[in-house]
Amino acid sequence: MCEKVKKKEYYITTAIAYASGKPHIGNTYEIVMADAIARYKRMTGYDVFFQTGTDEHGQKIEEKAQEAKMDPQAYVDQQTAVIKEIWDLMNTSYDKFVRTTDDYHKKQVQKIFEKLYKKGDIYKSEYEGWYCTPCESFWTDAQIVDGKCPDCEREVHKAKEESYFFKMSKYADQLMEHIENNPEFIQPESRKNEMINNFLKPGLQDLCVSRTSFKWGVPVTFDDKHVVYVWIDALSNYITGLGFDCDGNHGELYKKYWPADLHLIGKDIVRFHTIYWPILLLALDISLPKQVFGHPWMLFGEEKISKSRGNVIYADDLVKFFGVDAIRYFVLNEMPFAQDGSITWQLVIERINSDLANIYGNLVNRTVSMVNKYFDGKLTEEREYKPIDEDLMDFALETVKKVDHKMDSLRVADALDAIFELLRRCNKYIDETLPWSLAKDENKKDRLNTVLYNLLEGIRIATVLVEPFMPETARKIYNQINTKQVSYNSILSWGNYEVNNKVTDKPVPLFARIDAEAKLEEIQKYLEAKEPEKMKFKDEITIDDFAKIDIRIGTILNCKKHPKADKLLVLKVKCGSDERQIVSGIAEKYSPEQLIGKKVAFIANLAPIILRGQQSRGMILTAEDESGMLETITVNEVEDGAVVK
RNA sequence: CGCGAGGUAGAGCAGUUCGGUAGCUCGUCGGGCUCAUAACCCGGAGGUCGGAGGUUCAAAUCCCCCCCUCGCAACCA
Repeated sequence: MCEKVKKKEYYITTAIAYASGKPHIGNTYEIVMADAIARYKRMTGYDVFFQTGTDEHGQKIEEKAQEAKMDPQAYVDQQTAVIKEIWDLMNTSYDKFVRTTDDYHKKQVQKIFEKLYKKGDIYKSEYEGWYCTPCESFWTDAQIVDGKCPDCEREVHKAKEESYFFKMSKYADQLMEHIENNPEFIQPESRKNEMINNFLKPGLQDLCVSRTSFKWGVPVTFDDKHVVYVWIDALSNYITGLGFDCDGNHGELYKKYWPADLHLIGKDIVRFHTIYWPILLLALDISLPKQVFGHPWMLFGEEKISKSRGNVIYADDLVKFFGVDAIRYFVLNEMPFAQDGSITWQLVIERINSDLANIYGNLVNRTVSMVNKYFDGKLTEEREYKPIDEDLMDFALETVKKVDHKMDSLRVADALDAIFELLRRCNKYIDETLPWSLAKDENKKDRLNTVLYNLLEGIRIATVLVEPFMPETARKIYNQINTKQVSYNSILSWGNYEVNNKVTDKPVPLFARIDAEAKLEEIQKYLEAKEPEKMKFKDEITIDDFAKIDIRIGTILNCKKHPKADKLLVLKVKCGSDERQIVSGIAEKYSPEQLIGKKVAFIANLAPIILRGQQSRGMILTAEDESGMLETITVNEVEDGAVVK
């Protein structure tokens, strides 16, 4: 690093977490990665601002709060506390935690909305479609039959459900140009191609930016039926959190840190951050963030982590068993740049044992032990260098450069790998120099002193590099080897470890080796002991409510795949003298042949609908359990037409 | 023909930009060492680089076709 007059700013954000449940390890990975980058940038001399937060509005939260019989604000207060607790548990060093329910944020969102409305970029329109008054339903051009409602066959008229829309297309060319001129803007590159081919090239639809169907959101100031829908609300946290002011009286932080250097987000929301968000900024005449990185996902083994699959792993459980730094190390190391990573309890143990315990912890332990054993914990100034030492020194200094290069391109896992190569090199150096045999010869005392110094220095350099990834571990090692030389500058050259410092006389192993079998058993017991979630049922209904549903038995006469949708099957169902077509989303579980001739339960009086061009009159009843196993409800003896009650 | 990613040793991955002895980690087998946490270091075995064809003196790498897996989009009345 060259000498700097003024520190360069670096603004990094994570996506804000949706405050509707406890984040699992996959969600937690993002903030840990952001934290590692933020800490690294701080160490290398940047003036860093690191922001995270929660998205607290929307229908789902409104519903969940209702389910819990809580006021939505009280509900999100509680959820946000849970999220914050995990972020803090992971030792993440964010500077600001924004909540979309913050007064300042809400006020700015309203102003932004107003400004765009006045500018003409947001306009009120109605959901284009046909409305059937008796059915209270909207139909598209393709759905209506001969200008009539496909449901009741009565007249329909032009739709009137109002909504505010954002003119996306107006800025599409400008955005496209920006993407092309800034190849680093969307990372990794595969995501960029996806955006261009799937969304920009086919042409952007105007985006619906308000809702009337729920209340828990930022109200539109000039039209109180509407609340601002997620995009404008959530995305603008990146500027409101810094004190952006729509009228131009920006806070100091905003003036200093915007535009963001990096939005770190999951690959599932790349579209919102690389299309909607930049366009929103263009419309507001604000400069665009420099880079958006859509990171891959953490999978459980080979599957997506999800509650319904029952394979959720939470950060706090992992930390309970392995400690914060081990988990930080695991997620950062195991997640490749552009491909999904994988986590299992077994894998975590393997990584900890082979990398943290064997290579790193043991290296520190054996080195400190030797310094104690041969020099009473304190090295001297006498030196005797050999050519073999050069190699270690070069390697260490090269590693510093390599890590910097990798971090610059956000290759966090590769950076960690490089550090561990240095640690391996140190272990090898011990075998090359054989300190214990030097110790047997009084004449080789100086040589031995030099060898151990080199080892401590190698460890010190590696540990300074490790600090952004495992802050606690680094601190412990600084204590063990008793050094104050922990700045980044101190590792740009060899030999800054303080000679006369006494290392600890009781080196405690940094990472204990784990007995995999015993540990897995312990974990298994713990997970089983965790209370299973209480069964939740929907609100009580009366027998009259139930009587409205006409459930019948029907014989499947014929069944084929839906020509234009791979998850759907099109069935011909006979129910007494009635014969009808029903579309069902069970193509992933049943092949058409399996169903023909079966007698299944279905809802006979459900309003008809067109699904991808095929009419469906009714719904086949199925049962699905948590693992995703799905079966139709089938009878054998009863004739079709039979009533189910 | 929707878009995209991937298929390399038992497992997980790098190498493909710009063709030239196929590499890393874990596991496994053998050896070395005794400072250390049964840790560390060295070596061996194990791969027709998804398949067929083409270009070339030479293909994991370039071109064409095909197969398989995953993600996104559409879709679950």
